[in-house]
Amino acid sequence: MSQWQQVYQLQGSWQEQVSSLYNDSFPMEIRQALAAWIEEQDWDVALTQESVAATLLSFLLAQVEQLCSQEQDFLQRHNFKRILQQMQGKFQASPLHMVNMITCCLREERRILCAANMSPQVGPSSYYHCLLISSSPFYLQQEIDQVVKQLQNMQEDFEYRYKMIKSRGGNTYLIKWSLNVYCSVFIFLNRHKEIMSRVTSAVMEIGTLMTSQLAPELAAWKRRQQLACLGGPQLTGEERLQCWFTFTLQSLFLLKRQLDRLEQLIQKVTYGNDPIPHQKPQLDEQVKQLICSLIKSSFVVENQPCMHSQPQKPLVIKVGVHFAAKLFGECVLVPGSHGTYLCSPRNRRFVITNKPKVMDVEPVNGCLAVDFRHMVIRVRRCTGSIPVTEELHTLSFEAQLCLQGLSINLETCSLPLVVISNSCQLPSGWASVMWYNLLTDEQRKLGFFSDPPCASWCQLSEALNWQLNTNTGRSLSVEQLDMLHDKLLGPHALHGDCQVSWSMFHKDNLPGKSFSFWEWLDSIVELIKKYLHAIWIDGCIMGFVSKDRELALLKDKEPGTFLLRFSESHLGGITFTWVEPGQNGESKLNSIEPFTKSILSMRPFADIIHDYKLVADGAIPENPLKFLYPDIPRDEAFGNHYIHLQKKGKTCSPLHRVQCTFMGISYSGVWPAG
Amino acid sequence: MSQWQQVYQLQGSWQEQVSSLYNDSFPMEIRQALAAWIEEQDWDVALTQESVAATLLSFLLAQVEQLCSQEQDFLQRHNFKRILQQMQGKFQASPLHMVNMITCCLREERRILCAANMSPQVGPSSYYHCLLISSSPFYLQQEIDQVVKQLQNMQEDFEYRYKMIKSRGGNTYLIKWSLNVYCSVFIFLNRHKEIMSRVTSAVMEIGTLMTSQLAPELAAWKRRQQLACLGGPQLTGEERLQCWFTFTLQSLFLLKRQLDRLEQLIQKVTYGNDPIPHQKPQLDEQVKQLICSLIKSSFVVENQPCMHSQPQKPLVIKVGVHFAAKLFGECVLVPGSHGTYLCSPRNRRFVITNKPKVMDVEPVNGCLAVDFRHMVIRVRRCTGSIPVTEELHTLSFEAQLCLQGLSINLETCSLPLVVISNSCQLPSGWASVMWYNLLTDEQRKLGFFSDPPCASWCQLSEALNWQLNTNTGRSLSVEQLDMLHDKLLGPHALHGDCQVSWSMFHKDNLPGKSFSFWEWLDSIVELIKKYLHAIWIDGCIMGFVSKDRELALLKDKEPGTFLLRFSESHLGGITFTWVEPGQNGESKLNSIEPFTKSILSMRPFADIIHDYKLVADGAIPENPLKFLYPDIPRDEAFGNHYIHLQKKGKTCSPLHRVQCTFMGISYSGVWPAG
DNA sequence: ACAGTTTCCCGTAAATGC
DNA sequence: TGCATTTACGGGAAACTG
Repeated sequence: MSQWQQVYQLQGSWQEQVSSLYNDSFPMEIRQALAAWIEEQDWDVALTQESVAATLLSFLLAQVEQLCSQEQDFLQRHNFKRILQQMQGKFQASPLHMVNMITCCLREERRILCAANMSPQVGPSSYYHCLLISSSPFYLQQEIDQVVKQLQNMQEDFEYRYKMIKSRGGNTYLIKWSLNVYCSVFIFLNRHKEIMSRVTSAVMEIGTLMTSQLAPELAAWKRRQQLACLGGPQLTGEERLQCWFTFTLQSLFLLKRQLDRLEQLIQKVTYGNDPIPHQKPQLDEQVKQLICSLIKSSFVVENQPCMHSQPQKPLVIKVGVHFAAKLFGECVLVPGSHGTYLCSPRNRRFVITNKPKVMDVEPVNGCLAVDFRHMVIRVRRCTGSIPVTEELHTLSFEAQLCLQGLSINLETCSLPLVVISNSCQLPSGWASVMWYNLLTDEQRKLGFFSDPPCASWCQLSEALNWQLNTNTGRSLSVEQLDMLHDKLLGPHALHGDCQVSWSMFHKDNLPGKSFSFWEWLDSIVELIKKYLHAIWIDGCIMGFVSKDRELALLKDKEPGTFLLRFSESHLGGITFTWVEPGQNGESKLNSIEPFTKSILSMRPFADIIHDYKLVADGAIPENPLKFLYPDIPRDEAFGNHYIHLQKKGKTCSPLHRVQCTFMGISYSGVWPAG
Repeated sequence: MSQWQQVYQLQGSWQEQVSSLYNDSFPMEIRQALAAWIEEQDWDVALTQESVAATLLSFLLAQVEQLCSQEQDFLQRHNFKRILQQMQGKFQASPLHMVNMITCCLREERRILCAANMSPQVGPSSYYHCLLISSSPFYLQQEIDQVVKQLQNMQEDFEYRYKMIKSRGGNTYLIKWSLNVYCSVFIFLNRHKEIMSRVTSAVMEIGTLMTSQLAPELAAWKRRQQLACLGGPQLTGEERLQCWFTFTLQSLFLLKRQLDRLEQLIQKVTYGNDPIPHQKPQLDEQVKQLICSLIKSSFVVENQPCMHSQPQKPLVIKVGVHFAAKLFGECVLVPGSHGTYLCSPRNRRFVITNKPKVMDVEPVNGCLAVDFRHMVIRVRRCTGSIPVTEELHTLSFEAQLCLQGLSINLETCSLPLVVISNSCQLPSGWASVMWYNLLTDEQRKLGFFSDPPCASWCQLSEALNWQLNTNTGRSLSVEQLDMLHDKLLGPHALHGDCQVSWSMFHKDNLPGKSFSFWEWLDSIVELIKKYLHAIWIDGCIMGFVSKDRELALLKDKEPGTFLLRFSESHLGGITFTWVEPGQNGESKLNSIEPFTKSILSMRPFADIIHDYKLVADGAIPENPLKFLYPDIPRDEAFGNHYIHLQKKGKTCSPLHRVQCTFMGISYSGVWPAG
């Protein structure tokens, strides 16, 4: 099933997410009509080679043209024609722009598909299961059982014959019989060699499996965890990991027990070059090592440290504020081996107010786990030369486990975290955490910010969209992402896959501003979250539009058409721009001083829009906002969000109580004297 | 000099304070013209006997009438006539009302005079000084010096004669001579009796002085401290107290030394009934007791525990917030006796994070003192059955002093304090502290609120005025206090000196409201402090006016006349009421929904008044607020307080940036549809 | 003097206890 | 269950500190 077919079958909010990807610039009609062709092309190559991009563009346009000519339905044909003209106008000069847009759309589709299809996975991965079963200890078990049984039979046999010889005295029959016995003993003892080689290879195979299958799977899970921390795809695969770990551990313990039985075996019968006593100590040691390393690596930080009040921003911890973290052992330990194990969080540079905690068995999956709630960092001053929000720390957790006579020291670390002292540092801290986890899969590189790598715009824009998605519940359209692209990289940057440096992202201020790109974006995310949620979700806020584009969009629109745009000059501000009829028939654009939280916290923005009045000298005030771009009547767009105030003042005795509303008012003429 | 003459000579802000006392109800002209008569009457008696009040009123009116007839100047005569009419109209029915008003004015004048005249007192009080000097140890010293010298002479004399006798052998001359010596010895020894009686009486006298003079002086100072805590007259008299204590201590130490010299005396010569060895131990003990008790009582809490952030509200301590207290020894200790003395704050029910602190000598006055800054209470839970804000605690301070061989355990206590856990409890806590310190001079009556006494309205209104004064910088006029009186006691209460119970003040809610009287008043004080300070100081806010009175005041005023009134229905609200021209020439009163801090924090109230607009359907909005009562043009009253916004929008490229003001708007007709 | 950083603490909201 | 009280912590401002 092609990607588009899958996308097409999505339901509800997934469908909405997809539809928000497509608009005039890259209409869904094209995606639909040319689905197969689009999915076949190698857009990534085109991103880096403009000539390829140009070729693809001309192919695309040619196909659209063909669609035009073949289309029977008049309306459809008309649409295709318009689309063709628009695309020619827009992309002819910059094919890369188109490539970039298509790439983004495809990627977003995949992301949405992925999120939508994420059904809870149950049961062990049959693949790994098969690997383990086929290779080693499960078959070995039968084999060893057989050997032991044979040995028991022979021993009984031998004892019987020995008695017989003793009672009857020697004869040729007896000699032949004895020879027979020796013979089968020889054959049997020969099997020692065979079994040892089987055990040896089983140990080796499990070792290999751990290195080649388990370790990468764990690493991949950890990487997915990093991205999930950033609001990326929800973390999956714990169950699989847990099964693999558990099976592996069970296999290793099986081997260990089989080695012990072989030990019993050679207590009874052995011979000069018997490989069992010779090779067994080494195998014992190997198995022990494998068990230790397996259990050690199975202990992971399941929930990274995170303040209760900032579930979307893990790994930024404010001094004196409660945070939680959860440790988890990814394998079910052998029953009966549970003692009381204490786990303690540690960090050399901070005092953490939390006592060691007992690890408990999770009833659901039988794994050991510790849930540290209510940890608090109390600062111990130690100023480094780097900014606090780039100073990375790890919280390590230590425990000691005793298992089947093995004493294992567990130690595991959280991902690097940032410690802040005031909530105003939270955006900076979170910027660091994002940058780190987006750009490295190392789990503990505390010097990361001594030379932070660049992000590609593709990576970064994806991460920014995650931020928008998790925090506001709606992701950005291609146009909106484009605006961010231009803001970060300048309007003239190639629309290929540019590199964004840490400085550009958060360390340097935007040109002419006193805040960085991320500070600006974060302030908007917070504004949406707190004051604009409903109308943002509804798509009433275009928001991320450059002034130039705004001008282009509104230029030829009816007077009274308006759109909402986030302020680029103030942190956390939103403004509206409307078309105002000007002199001699020419209309002009007005925009208003941005509204910030101090005003939005008093009245819902929809009401402010509804009540806004423009006053011309001596005229009756009028609301200039009539149609939300492109042409939705204001009250149709915002009607659902008005909070209607009590309409009547109450009259009490001779005193009439009058309602008072605070409305945004502008004077179109000179500011009035009184 | 009569009180009015003194008042008349006050300068600057003192004068303003006085002038705020007088207005139409009790015009200053009357106070001036009848100053002597007013000050001669016993208004306190009149307060309790309505008949006396009525007599005084008729006297007063008669005198005003006389003034009228005698006055030559036309304008003055006119004024007196108007005043007479007004007073007749107002007081004829309730003479007590007038008495109450005059009492208040006189009291307030005295308070202001007192505050204004408070020049720093220097040097010891000569009165106490004289008492001490005349009575005892200073004269005694000379006397004892004399005795010792006499003794030395005699001893020399005796030794000389003894030698002579030895060398020459006995004769009559010698016998006569010896007799002579015995004689003078007898005379001298007789002086032992005399000196001991002098010393005894000196000790007694100092003891009496301490009881009759020092102790009451200290108690009075402590009482003044209590009232100063409430914002009452600034605390004075430390210097005097300090001198008295120091002189007394020095006298006691002098006595002690003199007793020691007498000890030396009797080492050399004594006789059978010598009173010195007989009475001295007892005197020693008495002096020691007096010294101890003096030093103990000299240690006082100079600055009562107070949070740094609430300097106007001592004795309310929030858990986890820093507070300070200062201890002070009111006497200069004998030089050379200073060791290192540690002082520790203690409370059984709370943990106070503060280590013992060394007491230092204040360089200014030479007294021992400890300044505890940065104490913090960390709660130790112990819920009592009474409300937390009525639970009184004391902070005690302990130290051990070693002085001239005496070891003295010092312990002193703060006034009762209230411990709160959230700043929303501060008004309640402060209400308790006010009530306590206003109504008892006991320093440590932790069960006070098990049966809290009533306050007289006189006391209470004075304390309320202190609150207004210290917190807002302006005290209340008689009318404003009257409104509070009516609010607290009901409009029909006698205007004599009513009793106000704790319940009425803060424990019970106001009728039909969800808050108590004090909560309401405190919310207004805070509102003034934060948002209305300037216009309050300027007297633009009438504020405390009942709706009835408001109606009466505005009834016959021009349309557009308005006044500002604090909301009685909301906590911390202010509203305006204006005269609106109604149908058929009859004007009606409109008032607006109260403004609270959420709006006042956005724009200064003066600007809100300036911008307020009333919109009638299809008409140009107009500001109905034209004259501040009685007839001050709006911009004249508030002009100084407008914050003029930037007047011009800046034009950038084709986008015109428009300023937006949030104005209070009311619709006089039906609420508009869109 | 100054900026980055921390401390302080009000005031709201939620949790807790009785 | 409901009220009294405490806890939590964001956010503004002041204090600190190299």
